[in-house]
Amino acid sequence: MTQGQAGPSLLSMRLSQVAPLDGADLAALQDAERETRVFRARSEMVREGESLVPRRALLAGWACHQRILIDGQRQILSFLVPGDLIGPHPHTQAIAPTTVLAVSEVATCLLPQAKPTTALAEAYARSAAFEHHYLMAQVTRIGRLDAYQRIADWLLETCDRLTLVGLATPLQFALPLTQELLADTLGLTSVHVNRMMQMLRRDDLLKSSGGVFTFPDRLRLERLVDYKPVRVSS
Amino acid sequence: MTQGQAGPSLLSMRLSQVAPLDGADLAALQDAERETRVFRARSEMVREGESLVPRRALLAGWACHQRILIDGQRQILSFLVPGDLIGPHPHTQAIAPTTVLAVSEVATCLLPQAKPTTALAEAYARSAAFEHHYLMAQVTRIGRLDAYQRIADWLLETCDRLTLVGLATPLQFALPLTQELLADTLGLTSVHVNRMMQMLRRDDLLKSSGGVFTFPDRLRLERLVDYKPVRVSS
DNA sequence: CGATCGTTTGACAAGGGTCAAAATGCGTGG
DNA sequence: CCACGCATTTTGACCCTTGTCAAACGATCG
Repeated sequence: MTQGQAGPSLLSMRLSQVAPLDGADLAALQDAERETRVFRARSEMVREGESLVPRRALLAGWACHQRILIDGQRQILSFLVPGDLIGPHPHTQAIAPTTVLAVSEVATCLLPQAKPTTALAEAYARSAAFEHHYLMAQVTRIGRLDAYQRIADWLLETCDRLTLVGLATPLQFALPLTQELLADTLGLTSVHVNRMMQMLRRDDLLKSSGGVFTFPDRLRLERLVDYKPVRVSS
Repeated sequence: MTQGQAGPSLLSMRLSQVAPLDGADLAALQDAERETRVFRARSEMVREGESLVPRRALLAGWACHQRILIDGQRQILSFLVPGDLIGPHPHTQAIAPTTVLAVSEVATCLLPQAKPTTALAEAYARSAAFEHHYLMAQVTRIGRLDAYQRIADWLLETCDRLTLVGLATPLQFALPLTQELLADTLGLTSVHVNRMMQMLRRDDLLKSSGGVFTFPDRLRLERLVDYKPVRVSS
């Protein structure tokens, strides 16, 4: 599960979609992926307030940024899927703004240092911009969409993110998350997430079996929530 | 209203709290503030998708990042107060992720370019980290707090942000926003914001008159929402 | 084959939304 | 200084979405 397949490495693939990398960058990334560190499911990969250096990237499995409130409630801020960088904004002495939790078993590698003004640095900066975008989408989602739309919108975004790294097609993807995780992401209860997903299925906007989800009519789903894919540069 | 007073400039003050700037940086910032551009209240300072370069900073007045949904609903993602930088993540060819709206009359200035690895660049990076933090707090707020707590939490955060630039004390600040703006920020309706603010006053957690708000018992308010001030570096 | 975790169902409660109107405040012009 | 018009705040009645609680059901694993 933590083994990358041969061929262009995951990080190279992901980051060169974001900015045009040169051979040295690609080699450095490919090199970095050789030495992985694995985290067990449910382990805390980074604790809130810890140092964020050295930086790592996610190679396999799912993780999330989460925050726990005093009353025990949890808010998941975002998920990390393979190819994502762990922790935004690498400034000196940066500290983790949240706990990073491994949702499944997870493999990570160290991220090569990027010299300023190189293409790699640019790729990192754009990745941060992507993360920022996803957070803003998250605010809009839970601030202004109802439960039905929240789920639809989130599923579309997640499918697109997975597609970016070749783990999905625009119409189908595997989702190894419980409805409770979804609920804690979308500001709902798991009971209500369950009800709304049933409704999406009843409305023929979603099919699922064995953790694999399919959009029978993606266009209709997109119109339902006015879905727009993320763009961070011209 | 758009005139800065004499003494250390707003940007110098704000950014040197974030990272230790040297004389050249301070001079450059002070210099930049000389040439301001004013926007009328309710004008769009940046439109979604436009280029984000050259970068600007807010010197006076309030602005916000907002998104409008197809059905006309609005979500405000964050507010900009004097001293804030406009637009996060300055990578090359960055485009604006949202519309920036002047809430009141507003004055801006151009932001001096920072050479990589300088203290100024570090200050910009940390400012971006702050913005990221505020967005995450916003997600937690609307995802997991009820209306009463959302307002309390947001007021505390906003007071602290204003205090950072000398526009408030920890116990008192001026808020030139309508309850509708607040509602569009917190994922509520203006009617409900109104009801909850009355309740905060009834509970002696908030006083207001003429747009100036006071916390009669800040500690109790903070405990109510488990409020934690933002930190981005060690 | 129990134990455990996740999904599903149902009855009921409550927080917050909707709609409409009244009250209040405030800038403008007479 | 007053009167008007507009924006904003406030109020009330009613409804709907979502949460709560509890139990049943289903899968997976030692």
